[in-house]
Amino acid sequence: MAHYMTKGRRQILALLEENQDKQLTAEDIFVALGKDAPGQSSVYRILSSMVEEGEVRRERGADGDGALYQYAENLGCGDHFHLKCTECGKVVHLRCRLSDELTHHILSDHGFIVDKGRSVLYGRCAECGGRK
Amino acid sequence: MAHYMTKGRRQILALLEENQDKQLTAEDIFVALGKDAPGQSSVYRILSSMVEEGEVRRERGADGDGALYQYAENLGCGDHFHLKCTECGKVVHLRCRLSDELTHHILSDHGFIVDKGRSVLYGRCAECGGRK
DNA sequence: TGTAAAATGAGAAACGTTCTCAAATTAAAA
DNA sequence: TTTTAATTTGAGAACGTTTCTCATTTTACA
Repeated sequence: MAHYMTKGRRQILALLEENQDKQLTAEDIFVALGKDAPGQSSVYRILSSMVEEGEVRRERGADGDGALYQYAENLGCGDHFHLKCTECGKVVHLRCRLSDELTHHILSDHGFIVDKGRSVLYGRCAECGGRK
Repeated sequence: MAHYMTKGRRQILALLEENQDKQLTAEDIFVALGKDAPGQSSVYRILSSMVEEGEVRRERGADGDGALYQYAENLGCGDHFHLKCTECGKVVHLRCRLSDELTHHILSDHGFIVDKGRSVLYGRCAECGGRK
């Protein structure tokens, strides 16, 4: 029922763990693993299954670019928003009381339960002109 | 310097205005306009330029599906969040004090200026199981 | 009008991703 | 360990969306 722990899974998981602070595309991963990499179709398959299981977070690129993957397991990314700078791509994990208040308000007043882990707030970070 | 007001632009803008509450794909638009429609490449070109100018909002579909376009000009979509139900696709325009407070807090405490118009909060609406 | 700038259409091409299916790998039973 | 059945893999084909190319047409304005 559970999945097999294959060589490809181990390689991809290790790479993502080493790069917890970065967002990698499927191609980044394919290239980074070099000639030992699983085939492209396997990379996509493995990533998709990791996303389903919550080990990895997937974010669809702002433009038509490829999806971005990021290790998520121990980060508990499901319970907080992510801020993403549209200029430099930096991602900030937003854990704060006000965001909880907002989602509670949205639930009680709009009957809408927000999935914080899937919701990304786009904008500009301090370095890229956020603070004026 | 500005762009020309062509037949294609008028058709697409009219269609989007008539469907302010809906999100249409490029293909929806192409099909809806029937045999009078601009060519596919023109549809994409026109939509992209409308997005750049802020007349129209583009949202990348959750899965590998096509991008979604929605008229935005008079809705002032730049100054509020959007809630989107991952179940039924419904979009709610969230104009409330708490969301403003959150973005102010994010700016003052995290130096990050949020672009509400581009940020979508995903979850489930009341009808689809949001309110339990 | 005439003219220059901009937009169009048709098809080709690019892109990221999913599919197909025989062969290989895995986990667990015998 | 060997056997067995379920799962995963890889290579390449196929897919759907989007961008590109460029000769032709349309637009705006003097």
